[in-house]
Amino acid sequence: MRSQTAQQATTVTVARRPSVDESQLGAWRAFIQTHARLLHRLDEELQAAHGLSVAEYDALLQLAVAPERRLRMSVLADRVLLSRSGITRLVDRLVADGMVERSVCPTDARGSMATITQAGVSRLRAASRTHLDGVRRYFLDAVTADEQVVIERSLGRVNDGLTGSAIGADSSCSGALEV
Amino acid sequence: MRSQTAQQATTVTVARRPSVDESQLGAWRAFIQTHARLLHRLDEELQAAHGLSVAEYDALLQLAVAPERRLRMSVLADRVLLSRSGITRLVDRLVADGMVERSVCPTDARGSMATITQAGVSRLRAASRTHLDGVRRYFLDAVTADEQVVIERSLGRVNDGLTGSAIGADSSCSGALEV
DNA sequence: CATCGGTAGTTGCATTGTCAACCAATGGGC
DNA sequence: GCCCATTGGTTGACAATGCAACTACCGATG
Repeated sequence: MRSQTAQQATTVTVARRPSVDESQLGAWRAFIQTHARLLHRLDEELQAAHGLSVAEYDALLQLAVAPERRLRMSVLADRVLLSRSGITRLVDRLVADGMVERSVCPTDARGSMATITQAGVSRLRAASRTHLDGVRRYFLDAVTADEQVVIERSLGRVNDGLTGSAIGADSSCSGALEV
Repeated sequence: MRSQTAQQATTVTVARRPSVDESQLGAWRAFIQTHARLLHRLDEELQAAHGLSVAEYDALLQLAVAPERRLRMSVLADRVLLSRSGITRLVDRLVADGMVERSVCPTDARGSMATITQAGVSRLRAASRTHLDGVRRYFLDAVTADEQVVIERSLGRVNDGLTGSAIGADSSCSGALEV
């Protein structure tokens, strides 16, 4: 009864329009799993070395590279892929830590802006070494230039397929670092 | 003063061992961003259609394809990339919903096992259509076979670099579906 | 220039996940 | 056979996030 049941488990095929063939899923699995493990690792290292989560790092980065080092809350939310409430709270934390300041938007009194402070910039600058170093060691060093091109193009296409159209080019997701 | 400050923002380079060149980050950004958006979308669709999160789906899947349709808690935790406490709670929810049953491990009284129920299998089977369909539409359809090969190989290499060694091959991360 | 539909951001609540402390059971050394 | 360091799992306290409801404000329209 034991292995019979087990047998059954792998036998009773899903049948109804397989839609996806098992053999096609290799890339998908690699994508999911690698992302999970890698991000976890990077977060760990960044947290240990600088007490920042990757989300916080990313927010600081987006502010740092923005004109005047400040951004409307909603824009920031879009860039770091967080909900409006999520960004409110994340910025709260950064403000509490002295890395960001809030101010009212001059052209629209409803809106507020987050501005990265000098302390924030320093912290970011320090953290960026750790983070980019991790990206390089784990990701860039393991992927050839040719492969990187393929990844960028193909995943970019996936991304575009999700967002109706071209936001893809913009956001720098924990990326660029000239602060 | 405006654009001057802005100018500064993009000028004061990180300098200290750039480590990573800006132009190299395209693949990295595509990777991060596409993952975030895509997973969000898939989770949304799965939740709407079947009231399951991707994590729950994955756990059910892992159980369904396991011998005897059951797994030790710790093994399950590894497969779905969750902490021990995380898996305890996830299984709690599935048990509450009648999709999983707990039993004591016969060979080690400390351990417990999670077994997927028939109801769980049905639910999973239904959900798998939605999920795999999403994977196909958003991911597989947008990535050519050649590109998939490259992705699997290169990201697999990244993954291996993270886990000391070769677990990579195993776990099926929201993937295979023969239930 | 008063009104009103739509937008920006914050807050309450629920969900989900982690870490650390804990209990129970194992199994190797004596 | 009896310890005790180790392991498997659960639980409590807490952090991070999303959604929905709310407030304040904008700006077009009459």
